[in-house]
Amino acid sequence: MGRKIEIKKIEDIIKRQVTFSKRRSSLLKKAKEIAISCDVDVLLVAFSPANRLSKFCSQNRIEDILQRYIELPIERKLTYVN
Amino acid sequence: MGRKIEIKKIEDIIKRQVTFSKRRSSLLKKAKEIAISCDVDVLLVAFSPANRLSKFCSQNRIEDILQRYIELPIERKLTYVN
DNA sequence: AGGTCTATATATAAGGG
DNA sequence: TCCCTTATATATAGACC
Repeated sequence: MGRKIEIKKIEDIIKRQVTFSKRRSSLLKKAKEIAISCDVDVLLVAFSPANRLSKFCSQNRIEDILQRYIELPIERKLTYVN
Repeated sequence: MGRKIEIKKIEDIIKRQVTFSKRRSSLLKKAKEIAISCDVDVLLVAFSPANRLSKFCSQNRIEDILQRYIELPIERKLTYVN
């Protein structure tokens, strides 16, 4: 997107914040779109290094989604995708 | 993207699943990119209507991020963006 | 469910206000 | 920080395998 960049930590704090602001809104939009189009509940949380809750999104209340997650059997929780 | 569409629930289940699969991988990629570029921890959870945990992503363990969320004071949790 | 292709829509880096 | 512009990179709908 735009000029080609390598995905790595942006060291300049100003540029990093600008990029975060832009990408956050796009990510949020995409999360909303998939939630609506595909009829799924989506939760999105971002924590800054200072442990500040930057943003989240869900169709319903975040606590309901968290509760559903917490109640899942462990073997279904552990499908990591990192 | 591709042919223009309106964002609403895709009624055809086959098309809905195909779209979910495509958009899920893109969303996951974007979440990973913002996590790296902007040095934030990101959590992404999607629940299907059948309450199945479809996917999630985080830099660290999801439980650590959830725990941080749970420990936040309530007034900081309630910055809804829906 | 996964993979490929193509045309088109969207996202976004860089820069300026 | 937010709002624009422009050039370019990426995402994706539809079709097919």
